[in-house]
Amino acid sequence: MADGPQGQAAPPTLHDVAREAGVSVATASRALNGSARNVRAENVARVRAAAQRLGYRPHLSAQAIARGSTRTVALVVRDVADPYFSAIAAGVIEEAEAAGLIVTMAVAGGSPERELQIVRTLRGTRPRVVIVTGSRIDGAGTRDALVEELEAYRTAGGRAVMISQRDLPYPTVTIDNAGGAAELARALLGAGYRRFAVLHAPAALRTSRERHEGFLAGLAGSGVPEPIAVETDFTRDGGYAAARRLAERGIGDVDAVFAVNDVMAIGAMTGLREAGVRPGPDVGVAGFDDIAPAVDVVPALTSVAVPLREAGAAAVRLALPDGDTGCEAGAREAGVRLPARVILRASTPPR
Amino acid sequence: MADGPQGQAAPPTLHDVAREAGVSVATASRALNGSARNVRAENVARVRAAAQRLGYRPHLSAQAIARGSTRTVALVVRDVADPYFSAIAAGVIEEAEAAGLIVTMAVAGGSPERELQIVRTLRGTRPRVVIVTGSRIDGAGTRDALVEELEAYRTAGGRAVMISQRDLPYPTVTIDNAGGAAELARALLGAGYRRFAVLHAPAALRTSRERHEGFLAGLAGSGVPEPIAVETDFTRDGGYAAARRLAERGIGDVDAVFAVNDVMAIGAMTGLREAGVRPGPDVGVAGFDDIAPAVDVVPALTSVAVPLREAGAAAVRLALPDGDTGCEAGAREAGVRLPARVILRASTPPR
DNA sequence: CAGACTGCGGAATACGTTTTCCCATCACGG
DNA sequence: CCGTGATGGGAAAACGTATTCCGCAGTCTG
Repeated sequence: MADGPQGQAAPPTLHDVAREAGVSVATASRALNGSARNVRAENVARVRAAAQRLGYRPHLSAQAIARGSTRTVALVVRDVADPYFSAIAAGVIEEAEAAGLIVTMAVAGGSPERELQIVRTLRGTRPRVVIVTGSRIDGAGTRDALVEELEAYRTAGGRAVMISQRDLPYPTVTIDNAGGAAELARALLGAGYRRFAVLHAPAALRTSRERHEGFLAGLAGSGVPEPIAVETDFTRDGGYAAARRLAERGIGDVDAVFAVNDVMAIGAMTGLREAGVRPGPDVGVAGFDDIAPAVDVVPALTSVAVPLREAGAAAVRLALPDGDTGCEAGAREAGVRLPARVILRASTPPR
Repeated sequence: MADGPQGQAAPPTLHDVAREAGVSVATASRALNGSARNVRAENVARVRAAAQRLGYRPHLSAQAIARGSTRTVALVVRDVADPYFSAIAAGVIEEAEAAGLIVTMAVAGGSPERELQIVRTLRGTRPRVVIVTGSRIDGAGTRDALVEELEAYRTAGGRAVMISQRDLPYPTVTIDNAGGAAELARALLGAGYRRFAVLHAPAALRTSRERHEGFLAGLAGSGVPEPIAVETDFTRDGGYAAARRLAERGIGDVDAVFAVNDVMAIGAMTGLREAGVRPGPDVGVAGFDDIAPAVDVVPALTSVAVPLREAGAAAVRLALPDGDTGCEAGAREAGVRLPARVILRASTPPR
């Protein structure tokens, strides 16, 4: 109270607490985080009271260095603002907090170099687990450097787990992109669609490729003509532009458009509409991910629901020791594969 | 290479690097992070090479405790999966990374108790700045405890900044909710609308209240009848339900519906449609936030654009010392207020 | 050419914890 | 009454880094 507004009072340390309680630091430490050693009940109470009075919070960095391990999980995503990643992040954070872990988050922005650099600096925080998510671009030269970095990290006792990056030698939680897309293809065939266009991103983007190939696989043997493939960006604007191009070229020979993600599909719907083609009645439209706005778009968008939040949670379960959370022993190294579920809506009426 | 797959090799420390380079730890430290002291160029090179060879990363916790300060910013949000918060988070992360800071993120889930508890444990990480965002529920009893916690944090040399929580004694970046809503009201009047309904959340939710009141203020003096107020949840489903209720009650006496955020507005649009009322032609619909899907919904949603990403970035600029990033001196304590801009779209055609 | 000063390397200390090790006290059995 | 073990407290070392302080060599000044 006596010091000015800028009073740079150092936060109380364990020494302060010990002095206030009239015991040694060792006892104070033992009292506060119940070690193997016993402390007399009276002293425990005194220390607790002193800590409370002083507003003491243990210095987590100091604990980390004394204990030799932290309680943080590091999460690398491509873009937090993207609903795909933010849903995953939500799952990670929820599960981590349940296990008493703090999560630090960094965004790689789609650049493999940036991703590598981030994993590098993150290693300095000695996290208990690092989760890297986002389908990495295939063939980028940084792959080996990334593996090397993660390997150094792992030999130091850390756990690395991937989300939807199956090609790295770590436990991975994957979404069944191919299976979901195949199922969607069959569902559309069942609804009477025959002539398809696929809006996809460059094949180097693994997620896009898997969904594209899965869709083709689902069509296989049905005798329908080869779908028209339109390559574009993995974004809303990419879908929009691709749809415009498709419409300009003439869309009379297509029944339904499958975009490899929902934001593309939604962009495509407005692209089609602006070109005078009615999504739904004129051509069916389907997406992938089942993001929240899918139900509110008109017509409501047929999509493939992907348990993103669950994927995030599963990743931290994979990383934690078996005891901490339920997790089948075998899965620890193999990883887990989450199913995707098709949801038919008004954008693909039966025909 | 000789050790098994589980080789728990401790990560190299600065001692290892120093030994490898044939210098003392002091020199190694100075060489790696260029202190005030000079080191002979040859030694710098030797140390750098050794660090590179060993794959050394400084132990950030150790640095933190030696230096007495960290390079992390702690961000508290209500829900990462919510596009509102994830956009803010994106801005925070971007700006923080530009300044070489690592951000740790925690979600409070809308519960003031949880928020308090989170700020508590976060304080243990001794972040350089803590940013808490999300309009806190007014009158929750934890307010004082939160201020006390943040105060303890600040006297320890930390910076606390708020996003859109104007009632706490810290620099705050606010969105001009009231002004934006008032401007929207005037724009709708200009487009010929006269009889309004407002879909809002409980008044304890500050953001909702500000937008609601701002809208009424914008209407003031125009002579239009008092808008019908419908209280509901601050979510998509809340908007949907409120719209259904409104339609059941008979909607003949309303021209336009203003929902205090976009997800509510979008939910309301499908609610209206399902009740046989066409959004746009039959009744105008407007939201607030201008989230991404607003353009792709049909009809495209009139909204008030809010610079969320910028708000996040501004928050970290507010927190950092004046030199680090451009930031007017006066703003440091006062905080900044970001304008909101109305965007008229097809959901409110002139009438 | 003597003395002061500069430049730079290293030993030692500090940071805030946890943990190991030692010691005092006490209860108990012989 | 003495030895023995159990119990719990405290001193000190450890964790990995930054930094202060000291000392040595070399350079400049008068």
